[in-house]
Amino acid sequence: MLQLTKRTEYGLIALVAMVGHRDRFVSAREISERYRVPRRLLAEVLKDLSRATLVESQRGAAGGYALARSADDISVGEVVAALEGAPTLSGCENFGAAHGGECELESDCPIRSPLQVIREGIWGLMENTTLRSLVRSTLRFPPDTTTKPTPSEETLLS
Amino acid sequence: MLQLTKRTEYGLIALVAMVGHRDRFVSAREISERYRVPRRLLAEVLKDLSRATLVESQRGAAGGYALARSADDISVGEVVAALEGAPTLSGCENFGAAHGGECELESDCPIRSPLQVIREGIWGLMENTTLRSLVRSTLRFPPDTTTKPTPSEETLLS
DNA sequence: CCCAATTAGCACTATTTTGGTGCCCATTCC
DNA sequence: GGAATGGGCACCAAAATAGTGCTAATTGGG
Repeated sequence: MLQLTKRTEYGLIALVAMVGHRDRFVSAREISERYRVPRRLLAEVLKDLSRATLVESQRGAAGGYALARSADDISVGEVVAALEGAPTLSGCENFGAAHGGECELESDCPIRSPLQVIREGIWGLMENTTLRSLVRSTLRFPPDTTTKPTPSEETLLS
Repeated sequence: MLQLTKRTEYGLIALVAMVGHRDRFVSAREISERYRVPRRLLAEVLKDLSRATLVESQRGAAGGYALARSADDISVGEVVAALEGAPTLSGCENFGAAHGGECELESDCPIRSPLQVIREGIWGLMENTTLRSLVRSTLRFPPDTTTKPTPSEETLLS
């Protein structure tokens, strides 16, 4: 019901946690224990994020995940797209798809498109929200008083 | 997956249809036939809209539904809230609720709240989108060149 | 060189949400 | 009285979501 999934929630939690550890690889276990998230499910999510090249993975004993780019260059939209699939954004998606093919009832389209308008609005909002801005608002800092990373970011993962 | 439900889609279709018929009651049958929407389901939706006092209903032979207020005073947010329930917007909703009660892991809250931030953004967007603005964008009119209702609104429901 | 920790891949189950329907009653107009 | 309409309740089916099991492949450290 117009809600982000648990997968996305877990993904964002993990990503935010990584923001404070740009230097090293953070394991799924760490995150799952720290934030009480189902380990296996989190692992699935991280794999998806890895496939989407939002994070880099390192196997083996001291392995884990790390952000593939700066937190400023990762949008919430990308995360959502990677974890729940990009919302259908083409014209007449629902109707056209359901009736196999082109939009036969041209006069109906103008009524269906309101959904489109709203969806695009939501999508635009998420594309313009960066991972870093999430961290900032999370820590309840005033909007960008300084340009260097917030100090407390380093302590997010215990 | 962060998508409006069919219920909401149908509800918006119905409401938009009513915008062009402020004078009379539009029956569920009319709308369902005109826009190829499952009649019974549409009826459920309209009942919900009625309970939420977004539309007024009239029983009997010439009965139907009509907007309870001006299209300018009905927000998409209200419609969504009426049809899929208002998105949980309180602090720590997921976590707190799942573990029965107050947010015991205070240090986790800052991580969960990013979801909050996004959700509030989406919600704000929908609250600021009126039914009329939907009709306008739908009909592809330039933003408010004239203040009187668009002429074509009258022809929306055949 | 082996062991423990970790990611990768695949398949599968359970629960919840969503979409949709059936049936009967109450109201209203003709 | 009959036809058309909304109101209420229960119910079913399909899809999405949440979560788990198991088995490889990789890697660092003793």
